Amino acid sequence: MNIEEIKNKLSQHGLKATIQRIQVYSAMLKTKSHPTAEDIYSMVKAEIPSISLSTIYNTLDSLIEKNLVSTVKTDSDVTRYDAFLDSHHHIYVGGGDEIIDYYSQELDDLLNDFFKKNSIPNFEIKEIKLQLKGDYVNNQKENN
Amino acid sequence: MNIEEIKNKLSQHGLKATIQRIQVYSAMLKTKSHPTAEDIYSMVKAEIPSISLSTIYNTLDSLIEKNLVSTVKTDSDVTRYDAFLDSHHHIYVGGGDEIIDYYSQELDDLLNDFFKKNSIPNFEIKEIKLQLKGDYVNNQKENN
DNA sequence: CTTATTGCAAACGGTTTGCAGCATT
DNA sequence: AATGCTGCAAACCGTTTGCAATAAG
Repeated sequence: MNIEEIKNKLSQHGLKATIQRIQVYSAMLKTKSHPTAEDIYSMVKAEIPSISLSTIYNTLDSLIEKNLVSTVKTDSDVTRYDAFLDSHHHIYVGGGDEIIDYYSQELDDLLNDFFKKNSIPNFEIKEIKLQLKGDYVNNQKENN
Repeated sequence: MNIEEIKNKLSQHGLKATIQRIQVYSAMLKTKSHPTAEDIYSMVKAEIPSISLSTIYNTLDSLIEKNLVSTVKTDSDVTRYDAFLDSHHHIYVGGGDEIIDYYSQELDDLLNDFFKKNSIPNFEIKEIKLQLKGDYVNNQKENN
């Protein structure tokens, strides 16, 4: 998504297209992983050196309110953010903070099916999300 | 679980059976919901008025380390604790902090089956947990 | 008697807030 | 020109820590 498209997206959602918001959202879209506010801060600082951390938080809050971004809670106490809002699940690697997205239409179908057959009384399900916890095996990705 | 059993359980896990730990663990077992540290604090304070919040935190940390308790992350910034460690899923009600346990052997089988057939390369799954988000319908539970 | 645990008060760290100045529409 | 946004610094609040006094094994 280029700058012009980001501008439009922000306007469409009733947000003024300030440089700060454009850069924050742009940074969110650039990172495949799940950045913290600080991560975004350092990324955006390269473009707007004078930006402050609280603007990052304010901006992320606005984006969340407009459903352009969501939060992911980790086991540590930092909030991580996610700009990819299509249905996906999360793989939590090790005890740490690494989170990987997991997409599977087959799994989604399976789950939707299950809860269609086993609906919960007086409860309307809005989102079904899986958390997988585990570890790499075979020395894969162990030397970061 | 009575006091004597709790004492034994603590000892078995290499923890000195102090009154504080006994009361904290007892309080954890009493609450079906997912209490915060503050919740446990007020519960235990009824038994041990002099107990301090930091002891609650320290004690919960010990219990977590010995796998007698686990944490549940919510969308707000408070940590909630859970002393029921058998495989269950969580239903997040509304935007708030209410969390309900969901047990289903059939669902667990379905998921284990799925990931047996669709294993993730170089990754060993240790826990599969579902998060359902949604809301009550039919005026059920709306006046708390 | 030894070692671990408690409780206090102070520190910590991520996040939020109030507000004056400024940029966007 | 009017409104909403930014950036600063200070506040906030859940959680952690250092340490002297105390209790458990």
